Amino acid sequence: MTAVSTDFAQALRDAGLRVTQQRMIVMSVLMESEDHPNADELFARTKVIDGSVSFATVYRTLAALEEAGLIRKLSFEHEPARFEVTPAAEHDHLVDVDTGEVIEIESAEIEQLRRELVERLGYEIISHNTLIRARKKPRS
Amino acid sequence: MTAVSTDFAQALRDAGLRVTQQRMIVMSVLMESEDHPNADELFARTKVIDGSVSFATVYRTLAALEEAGLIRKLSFEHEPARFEVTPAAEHDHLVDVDTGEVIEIESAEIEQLRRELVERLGYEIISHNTLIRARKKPRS
DNA sequence: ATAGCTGCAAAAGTTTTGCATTCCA
DNA sequence: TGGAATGCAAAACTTTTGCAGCTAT
Repeated sequence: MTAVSTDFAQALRDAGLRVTQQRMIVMSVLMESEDHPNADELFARTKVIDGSVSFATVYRTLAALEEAGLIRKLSFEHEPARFEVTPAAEHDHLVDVDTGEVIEIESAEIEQLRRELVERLGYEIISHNTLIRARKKPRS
Repeated sequence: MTAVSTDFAQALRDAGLRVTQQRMIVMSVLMESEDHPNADELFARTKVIDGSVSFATVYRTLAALEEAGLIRKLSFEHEPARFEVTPAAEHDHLVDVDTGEVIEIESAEIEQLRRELVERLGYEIISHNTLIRARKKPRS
């Protein structure tokens, strides 16, 4: 029997962090989220499970988890930062400017080109983040 | 005799905005900037030229110019938004995580793939913004 | 003349932090 | 036990806004 693929506790320990109730809750809430919640929303969802988790802890937890590479922070414009668990494969985000909906898109081909381009400049990619603002095309 | 390629005043009028001293100063300062300054830095550089330009006006001008499509707002993480004059060709930004240096990179090939990918989803790109965090490779 | 801009200062909104207390290792 | 993490509340920061006066058109 192998362990579950996402063992929060172990991931925290591996990162040299303590396994606290608060971190487990915040992380599980984020993993269950289909959308990309911001700190405020995470706090609200967390409070339902455990009303004692403070706002400061949500922020501190997010900072710690991001530092550890377990989650990712997404900086959009005109709105507070959102978060997502670090995806297995890198992907870009398409924002529908009319509805605000966020769609995840991915292209191995683009990834490859980007990696080559960056390497030619003498760098290696640590992570990347693409935000595409788009509008639904009127069907022709 | 043709007009200079970058006629601020005309661009403002075309956008239905008034040509004010403050806007001219902010816009010229941004155009002269080799880097990607944030509002605070723009305010500082602007103050050297005209000490009467207020912080509020810098923000309001940036918002107006962005709305008009003359400049672009870049949302980085852990720091205030930066600005650049709208580039002729779209380009991505590579941030050296060790030095904070921002390098502009571009690839027509990636642009093309991205556009196709998005179109296949039924969208058309309004603008996009890519942030690549990278580290200089040790020379082998 | 007048709608649009600006300056000033105050407010709003997001994120961080000091400190005493609690808790994991 | 001892350092790390938390809760609370206050502070720090970035960005926005109300309002009276100014200015480009």
